[in-house]
Amino acid sequence: MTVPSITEQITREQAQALLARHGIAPTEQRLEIARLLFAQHQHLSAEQILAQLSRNSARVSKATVYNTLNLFAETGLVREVVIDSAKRFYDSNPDPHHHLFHTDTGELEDVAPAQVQIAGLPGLPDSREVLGVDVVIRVGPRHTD
Amino acid sequence: MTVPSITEQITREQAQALLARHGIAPTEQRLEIARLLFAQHQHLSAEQILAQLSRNSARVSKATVYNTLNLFAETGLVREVVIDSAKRFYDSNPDPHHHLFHTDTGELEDVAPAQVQIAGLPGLPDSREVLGVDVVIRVGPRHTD
DNA sequence: AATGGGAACTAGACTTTGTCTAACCCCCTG
DNA sequence: CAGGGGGTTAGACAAAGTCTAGTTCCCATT
Repeated sequence: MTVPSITEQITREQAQALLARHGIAPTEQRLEIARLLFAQHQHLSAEQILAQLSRNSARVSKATVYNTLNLFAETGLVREVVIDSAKRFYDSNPDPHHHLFHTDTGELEDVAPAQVQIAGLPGLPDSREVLGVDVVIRVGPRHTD
Repeated sequence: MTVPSITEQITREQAQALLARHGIAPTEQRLEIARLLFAQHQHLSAEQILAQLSRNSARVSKATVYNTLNLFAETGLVREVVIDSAKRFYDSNPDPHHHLFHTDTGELEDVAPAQVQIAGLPGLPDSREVLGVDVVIRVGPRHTD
């Protein structure tokens, strides 16, 4: 179920283009983190990224991983997903979509937005805007009440 | 905007009835926590509850607050709301509803479910069921791009 | 070539939220 | 009155994330 460690990589140039599109200066560490995250559409935690990078013997500190993920999230390069109040995940799927969370396994699945529709939003003052709508569908093993 | 400290209380008997309905043994501490939470529809964190209780000079330990909130959430007496991955909130509004989160102030508002509609859910194997659908609408001050 | 400044990185200390553990208390039952 | 179990407690602990002070690197200016 877990992804084999032979993840298809994106090139440095592709990573650089992604950062450039979001106005992010392309440093060594940011490129490494971007290449890892965007190797495929996935949901990774800071911890996982840190572990994977040191496994790849890339030199990156914890602080930089956190700083970089926050930077990526602020600029909209990745999406921060809050599911489990103990950990943040970063989603490299740029398309609008929702999430299906398996409470027993901790797995997180993307759900096409067409399957879930938000019919209307409450009125807001002009001074405020909707930053995002997060839909999380929690599923688990069926209860045999 | 913050609620005055003169919160209307519910009686011990009402609290006791709530616990009984969910099969929870009515101890002193659980009753106090329930009376606080159900004084009105609101979203409180463990920290806030602990602070308010000690302000009321009720004797409750941190461990008991956490244990009790987990117990309440497991039995469905309150709803755990995950918004801010740094803190859990417990929602005493028993009716199905969604949430509006103000990213700047940290305020959390209820949204009537009629305003948001879930059109369809992805197919699931018979062995699994949907435990809940959480919709969080994040709003903040309008960007002047 | 030397100087100065700014952005980014690092290690490690620190903070915060929540969990765990061991002892204790209280009530009920036999 | 002994034993047992559920509940509570204080405080130690764990995990995730933030902060700080110092360093490095690059680049522009002299």
